[in-house]
Amino acid sequence: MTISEENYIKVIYHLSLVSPKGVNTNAIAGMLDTKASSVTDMMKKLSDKDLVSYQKYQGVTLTEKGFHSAKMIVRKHRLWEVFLVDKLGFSWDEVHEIAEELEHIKSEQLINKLDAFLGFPVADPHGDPIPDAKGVIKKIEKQLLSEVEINAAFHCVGVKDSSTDFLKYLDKQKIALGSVVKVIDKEDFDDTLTVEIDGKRLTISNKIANNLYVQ
Amino acid sequence: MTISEENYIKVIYHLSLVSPKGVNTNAIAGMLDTKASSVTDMMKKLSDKDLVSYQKYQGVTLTEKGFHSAKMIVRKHRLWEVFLVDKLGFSWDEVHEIAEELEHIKSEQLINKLDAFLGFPVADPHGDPIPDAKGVIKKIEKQLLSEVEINAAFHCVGVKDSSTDFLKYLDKQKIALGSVVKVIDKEDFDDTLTVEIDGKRLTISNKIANNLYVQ
DNA sequence: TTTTATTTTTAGTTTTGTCTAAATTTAATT
DNA sequence: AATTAAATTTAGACAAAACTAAAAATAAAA
Ligand SMILES: [Mn+2]
Ligand SMILES: [Mn+2]
Ligand SMILES: [Mn+2]
Ligand SMILES: [Mn+2]
Repeated sequence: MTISEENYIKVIYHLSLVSPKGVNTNAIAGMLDTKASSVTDMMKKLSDKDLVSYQKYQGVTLTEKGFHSAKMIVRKHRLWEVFLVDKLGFSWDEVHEIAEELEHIKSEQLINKLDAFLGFPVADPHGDPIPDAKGVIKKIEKQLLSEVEINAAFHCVGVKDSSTDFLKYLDKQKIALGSVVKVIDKEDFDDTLTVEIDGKRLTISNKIANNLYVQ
Repeated sequence: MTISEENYIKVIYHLSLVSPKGVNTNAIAGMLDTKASSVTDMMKKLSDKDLVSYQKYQGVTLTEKGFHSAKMIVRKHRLWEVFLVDKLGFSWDEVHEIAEELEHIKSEQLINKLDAFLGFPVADPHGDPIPDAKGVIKKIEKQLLSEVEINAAFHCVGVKDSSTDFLKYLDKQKIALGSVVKVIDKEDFDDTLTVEIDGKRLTISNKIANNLYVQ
């Protein structure tokens, strides 16, 4: 697979978690910042390689083969992110772009040795699960902070939005994976939350609570 | 720079250490396993970008800019090789191919953090020097074992040929960087050497001695 | 159920990096 | 110095991956 083909397969994988019946051409184009016509061309190529099943106008789904390839790319992406944060000292908002390149390095032996070197982590720095060498993903139990009952204690286990802006906001508020959160109060009008994070009171918007996973 | 351009620049760098007056089109084609006509095309492109100076039929040399780029690619290649051997436990004959891909990862911050993580190594697993962040190469004093006086003690510091075959041969003979070598006798007829390596007697051909650096 | 809007595909180009075959230049031999 | 050989460059073609503009199919609205 070329780097371009891998990027398409990975995007289809992510989109198909939300639309399992078939991923739209425009959705793929949007994610890859390319044009719909380019996507159509690539779908034909991936279909010829038996990585996706594709019928004109009907959207696209991954084949078994494509699904497995996708998980291997995601595995590489997330393991490299762990490496960058845990070993090289990058912060969690800096690693995505670099992992976007590293995920395309070919050697399977490399990624398995990296996995061992990192101690077989189950999640990346953003709390997303890391497929094992066979492609098995250990599901992480989690809820959005916005959907959690009041006055129970949770801890942060992941982010839904991993944009730099959101991650920097969390850094500023000293919210990290592992932080203990308790919802003290919820404003009826706009769902603004009053929370206690690691013992400190904080007011956060619904948009924030909607992008933070807790357990 | 594209990956292809980087591969050309690196090859020109290596060849120009041997032919500083100008690197031949065919030599480049041979190293990259491509055709002379492709090389000519690329030389025009690199010349337009001011990475090489090129005049038809006269061979090619790196500009200051090209020279610096080349050293940064070599730096990345060799640092990744150190990582693969020291941290992931690859053997020295397995790393070249993987480093060939890793050397093209873009981030400068990544490579400087990797350098620090590895403890600022001065040489790669094959004894080749690693340019620092500014491109400065600390020259490693070394001689070929074939050119060394009899009965003096040296230690191995590098290999000239780093092909799998040669490295595997050295592994088999338990010769590694750091091993102590003394030439006991040299056969006049074919320059075969009798050596003592880490205390053990061994007979080695001139071809071997010609590819092993000692200090 | 027409009509309109949106989505998707097709057709035709472009750029990058490669190739083959032919032409040209330089180097080596008679 | 003329001829032959080798190295290099040009010309023209191709595949991959993108694009624009136009056509076709599907979905939404009237
Ligand atoms: Mn990528
Ligand atoms: Mn991540
Ligand atoms: Mn390379
Ligand atoms: Mn090396």
